[in-house]
Formats: sequence, structure tokens, C-alpha cells
Amino acid sequence: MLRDYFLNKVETALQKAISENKMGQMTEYNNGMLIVEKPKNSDFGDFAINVSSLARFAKIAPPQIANEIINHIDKQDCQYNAVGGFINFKAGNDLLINLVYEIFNKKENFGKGENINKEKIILEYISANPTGPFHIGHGRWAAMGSALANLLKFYGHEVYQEFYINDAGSQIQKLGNSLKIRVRQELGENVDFPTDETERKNYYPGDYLIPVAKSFVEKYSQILCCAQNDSVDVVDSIDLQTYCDFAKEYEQKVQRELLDKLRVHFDNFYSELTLHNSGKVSACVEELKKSGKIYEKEGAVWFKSSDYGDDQDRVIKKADGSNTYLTADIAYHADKLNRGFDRMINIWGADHHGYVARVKASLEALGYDPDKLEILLGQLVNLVIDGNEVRMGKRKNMVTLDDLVDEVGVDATRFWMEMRNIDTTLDFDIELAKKSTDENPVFYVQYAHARACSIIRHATGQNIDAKTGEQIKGVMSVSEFNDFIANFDKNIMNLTINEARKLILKLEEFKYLIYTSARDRQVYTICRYVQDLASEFHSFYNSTRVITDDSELTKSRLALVWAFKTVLATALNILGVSAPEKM
RNA sequence: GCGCCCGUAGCUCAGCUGGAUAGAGCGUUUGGCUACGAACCAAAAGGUCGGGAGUUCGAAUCUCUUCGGGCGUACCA
Repeated sequence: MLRDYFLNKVETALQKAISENKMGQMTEYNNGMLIVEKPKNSDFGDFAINVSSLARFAKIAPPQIANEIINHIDKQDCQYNAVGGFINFKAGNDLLINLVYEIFNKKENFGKGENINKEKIILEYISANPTGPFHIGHGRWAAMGSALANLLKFYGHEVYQEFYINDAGSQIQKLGNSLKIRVRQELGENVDFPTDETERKNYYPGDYLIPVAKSFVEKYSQILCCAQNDSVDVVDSIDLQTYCDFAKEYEQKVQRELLDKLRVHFDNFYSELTLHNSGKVSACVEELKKSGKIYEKEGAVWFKSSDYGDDQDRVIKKADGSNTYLTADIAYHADKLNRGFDRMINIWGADHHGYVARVKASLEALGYDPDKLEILLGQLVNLVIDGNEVRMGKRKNMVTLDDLVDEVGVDATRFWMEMRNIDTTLDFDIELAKKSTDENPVFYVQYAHARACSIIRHATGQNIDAKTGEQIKGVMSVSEFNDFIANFDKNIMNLTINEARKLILKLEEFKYLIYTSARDRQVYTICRYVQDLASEFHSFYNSTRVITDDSELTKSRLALVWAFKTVLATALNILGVSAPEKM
């Protein structure tokens, strides 16, 4: 990376200056003391290092340190200058040309991590109850999670994506009972959900179970056919479990179809129920007992999680003998490690933050390293309609994720869900996301890609003149262009390097972006990058004509256009947003 | 009460391992299409970085405190 190149130059020079006793009282330099940054003002240079931090070791004024270091740098064709305590660096043309060459060599692999410490990661996200359609909040985890998986894979890790299905527990009974009411309605009975607030909480009164009921009645028509006249209640003649299973299966199918549409692909859907049935949960409780951190109180079994930093102890087994949700979760996380993963990354909504301490505590008690579990807590999503926030909790105002995708499309949904730091509450403005104008960053970025493709089409004679309807004559054939890309000669870049500096530097930044984003588990940074990159391209396009009468000059600029669209497409691919050739 | 997240331009947000005049997009204003996509570009205006105190040569960034907003604080999942 260019910043490493620069840092290395400065560090080498500094070592040299120290060995020549030019650094005052400073006798040694340790890596990490200097940090490369981007100058606030790009007129200063491409990168900068602030050497002020060395002043307290050297007992020399920062400007003097900077000057001394510069004197010892092997500058080659790059520019170095000192302003105050800053050493500013401007890359020389050869470096930039080599960078373009690197993109041509690596193509869609440009930016991948090199010599990385590869980890086998299990990434768990969404993990919704199979009791209803996804709401908008789930969309944030879906988009972010899959983009993070793409990012970590691209960087070089091995990533296994898993969805934990909460298909055990009381909410499933709730679901079955709710379906039963919908089935009765379907059969013409005059029944409805309780109106009493507390009783109503035992049901899912949303409309979404109506089609499920229709489908259920169809499937069990033989049993349900004579509902009206029979004294025996046919609805009750089918056991609750059948209703539960039917609704559960149905909702899972609905969820998975939407995930496909959103380009979210899991390697595995892990059922909580199978975890219980396999005996892993009870085995885990036994294992916990061995830690000595288990005790009984008021008829329940407690885990002394407060010994590991949790604010209070937690119930593992209720007085009625059943396990809590936490117990299954402990077993689940232990199981992940037993399956051989080096690292577990979970994306959880901020409403689950209280869970972090107890799950980590349990891992520690079981003898695992709790640091292997990384939990990314995401703040929730607010829907904005006509400038007003719509609270997500209220059922009547619930907008499902499916509705949203239909409304704004997959690309816009994904991009808007990914573009904000996970720590901030996301305001999702439907009207804005729908707009196909410059208010919408998705289109801005995609437009740049389409434009670049169009230029290449134009150059290779594939565009049609809108007025005459005839094919526009290109400057080279498609096969000549492909040949040019395949056998790229970097020397040609000399012709256009001066106009392209900023664009090339932005392309170079992609490597560092991938490195930092993967390290910090962030994807919003990629959204920002893609906008910056598109902006540099548009700017380049407006100031520099690509297709000219000079065929060599044209080629050198076309090479840059190709490099740009390749890197942009790679970045969009990580985000799971399409890179259209036309729009 | 306690815990976590947030408070930066009219709006939505970057910047937070302390460092050069606090940045971007949108919105507003002004310019730019008889050549490759104007869904674009160039430029301008716009800020007590919620308030206060502290640490430091230097604080949007670290510490404390205070005020706002969100979330959580179950033998529910």
C-alpha cells in the first residue's frame, strides 16, 4: 500500500538519522510511533505523517525533526516537504503507474488481503423468530450481515453464515393458537383475538396469518370440510402442534424467499429445537455444573454469571423444569466452538445488549475464551414517512421488509441499510430512498458505473446513435479492446497520469479500505468509499475527454476507465448492490 | 436507579488510538451540455462540534459532570 511505502521511507530515514545522532536525545525508534494520515487539505500532499509525537523523546522542535528526516529520505521520484511538524508526501508518477498496473494484474481480486492471519469465522445474524414476516429492522441485519460476510471473505477469511431459528419456546404456541383463530375465521366462525391488552399479548394478531390459514384449510380440507354443522369442534380435533408446525414452516418459507430476493445467502439455518432434542442443552447444563458456578434458589437453577462481570445471576432452569432461552443460547455458542470455528461474530439488535455479558460469562465458565465471541450491537431502525418517524413497535403501523423492498428495490434497500455506522439509529426515509435523483447516493454510484461502461461501449463501437439509429463507429473493436486489457502495457499511462492522479489515488485507497473495514467489521465505510470513488470518476470525466483523435492517449484513458469500473464493481459486489452497465 | 448507544452546518451523517483553516451528501445560491450518459461537473454561502469543568504545548476526539433522545434492566423469546 502507498501509505506503507511512505511510512517505510520515513521510518528508514528516521533510523538513519538516529544512527547518525541527528535526532537529539532520541536513541531508538519503535514501530507504531508514527501514523500515516491523509492531510486535511489535499494541497499539502497525498499523505502526511505528524512527527510532533517524537519531540518529547528527541527534545527537539517538531519542524526540525521533520526537516531532519526529510534530509535522510531516499526520495526517488516522490516529493517530500515539511510544514511545521508534518512531513507531507506526494507520490511520483512511477508509483501511480505501477498501481494501475497492479489493478490490471489482479482485476477483480485487487484489494484482497495479502499474508493475512486467516480465521475460520462463523457469522450469525438476523436469527429471527419464525413467527412472522421480517420487519424493517431485520433488513438492517440482513444487509449488513451479508455485506460483512462478503467483506471478510474478500479480505481472505473463511466465513460461514448462520441463521439461528428460535423455533422452540412459548412464542411457537402463541403462533399456533393465533393460526387456529385465523382458521376459524376462514371457516366462517365469528371469532376474533381478545381485545383485552394482556390477553392479546398471547397472540399474533397481524393480518399475515390470514393467507396461512387459507393454505391450512386447503391442506386439511378433508378434516375441516364439515365444520359448520358438526357438533364436534373440527378445529380442535387437529392438535395444536400441527398448527404450530404449519405456521412455522410457512413463515420460514416466506422469510427465506425474501432473503433470496435480498441476495442474502446463509450456509446454514440452525434450529433451536434440534439443539434441545439432541440433548446438547442438558449436556451443557451438566458441564456448567462442573464449573461450580451453579446453584439452586427458589426451585430454579441459577448460573452465577455475576462472578464474570454480569450485573446479576441468571436462571438456567426454571422452577417448572424447562430451560430458559439463555440456556439454549449457551449451548448454541458452545456448539459453534465445538464445530471448530476460531471466531464467532454475532450481529444483535441493541435491545439485546443485556445478553452480551451473560453469554460471554457462560463461555468463560465452560472454559472457552470469551474473546472468541464478538458481538456487534446494532442500533435500531426508524422508518420515516413524509418526514415523520414511524415507531416500529406498533403493530398497526408495521411496514414489513417485503413491502419496503417492493417499494424501493433491492439495491436501494441494501445500500441505505448499510450506509450508516451500526452505532447510530438509522432513519430510513422511504421517499428519499425511492427517488432516482441526485438525492439518492445509490443512483449516483451506479450511474458512474453505467457511464464508464458506456464510454467503453462507445470506444468499441457498440453504442447506437439515438438520432440516426445507426451504430457509432468506435476507435477499436471489442476484441482489440479485450486484447489491450489482457496485455496491458503500463507505459501508456504516462500520457494521462497528470489528469488522473486523484482518481488513481482513490483507487489505491481501496486496499487500505478493505483492510480497515474488515478489521473493524464495518461496512458503512465501503458505502462512503464508493461515493467518493464515483465522485472522482465523474470529476475526471468532466475535465478530461477520454475518446480523442489520438489513439494512444485514448487507450491510456480507456485503461483508467476500465480500472475504475472494475474496482467499483468489486466494491459494489461486496455491498450486494448491482453494478449496472446501463440504467 | 443502574447499564449500553447517540447529540457535529437548515436536514442526514463522516471525522473520535488528541495534532495543520472541523468535512461530505442533500437543500439553498451562481455558473457549465451542437463531441464519450447533465441521473453529471465547477464554485459560493452555511458550524458556540448539546452545556460546563479538567488533563495537555494542543481536545469534536481523553476524564469528570450536567442536560436532551433512544434502547435495555424477566423463572419471555
